[in-house]
Amino acid sequence: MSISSRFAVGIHILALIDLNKEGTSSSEFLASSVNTNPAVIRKLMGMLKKAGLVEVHPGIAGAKVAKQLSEITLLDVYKAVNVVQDKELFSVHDNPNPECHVGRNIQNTIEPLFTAAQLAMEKVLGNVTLEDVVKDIANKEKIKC
Amino acid sequence: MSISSRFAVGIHILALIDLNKEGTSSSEFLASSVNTNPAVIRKLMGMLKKAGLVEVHPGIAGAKVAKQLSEITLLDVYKAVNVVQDKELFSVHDNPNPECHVGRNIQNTIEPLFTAAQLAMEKVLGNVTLEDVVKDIANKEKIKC
DNA sequence: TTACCTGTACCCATTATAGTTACAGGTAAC
DNA sequence: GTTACCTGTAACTATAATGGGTACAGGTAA
Repeated sequence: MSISSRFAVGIHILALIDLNKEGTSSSEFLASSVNTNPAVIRKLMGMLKKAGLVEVHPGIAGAKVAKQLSEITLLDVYKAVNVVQDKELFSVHDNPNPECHVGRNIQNTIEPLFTAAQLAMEKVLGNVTLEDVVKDIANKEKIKC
Repeated sequence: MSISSRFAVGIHILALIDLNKEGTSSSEFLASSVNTNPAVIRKLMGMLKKAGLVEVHPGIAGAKVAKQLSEITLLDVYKAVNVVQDKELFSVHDNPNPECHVGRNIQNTIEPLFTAAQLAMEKVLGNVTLEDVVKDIANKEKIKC
């Protein structure tokens, strides 16, 4: 099991749109950097747009980031691209036997534990901004190039 | 996306085997509490056995927990049932364009962030033992019954 | 020998992902 | 207004994971 790479691609796209401020970030341009199909990018852009993270307009080439990068956390992207639902990172079997001590209580016992674990993970994502990501990329470029 | 319910079922099974100390926990018995097929339980038991969490023997009905419940954390079960690989809770697209500033750095930039988030989640699981789970179930029974 | 159990090897339906093609409809430049 | 190019979406595909189901080999004990 793995969380969909849509999340990683979403981060990639937003960072790229920002670093390409002077150029035009069409879906084809973004797709060539991610190495996928433009339609895949457009679907993703629809989600990012819905979440208020990017500005795109039908018929007009190019997307822009709708906020300061320092105001967008990885958690915002994660929620935007809809890879994991609230309280549903873990799944619990749904018809345990109600005639058994364990069966009739396991769901209520486990759920808060699972939710706590998920929240801890999401909190870490909430502490990193896209600005951090872009700065890290910029640093690596200076060293390597 | 959701982490396989094998994890929840694994917790269920271990708690039940312990609470049923005086009875015989055959795969059929366990399956009837989880409400699934005995073969599903046996596959899971194989993983728990491999991880040293249960004792089962071919031909002999009944399983036993191999350690004190207070010495088994949810993280142990999680690792035993193999629902998420190390550093692979999140997936990253694998062929970004190396000719792009973002494409050639995104993987190295993102991976440590994803790993940190995963570890935060796993740490929470490591702080809860099966004893906690069983006690919680016992408490609920006293209240409800 | 019989009855029952575990351990596995298959097989199946369902679902999610990621990718692809195709096209409707918006926009701007000519 | 026509052309060229873009976004937004629908429909379809291959692939893989999950959860479940059947079947049977092989171990154990009465």
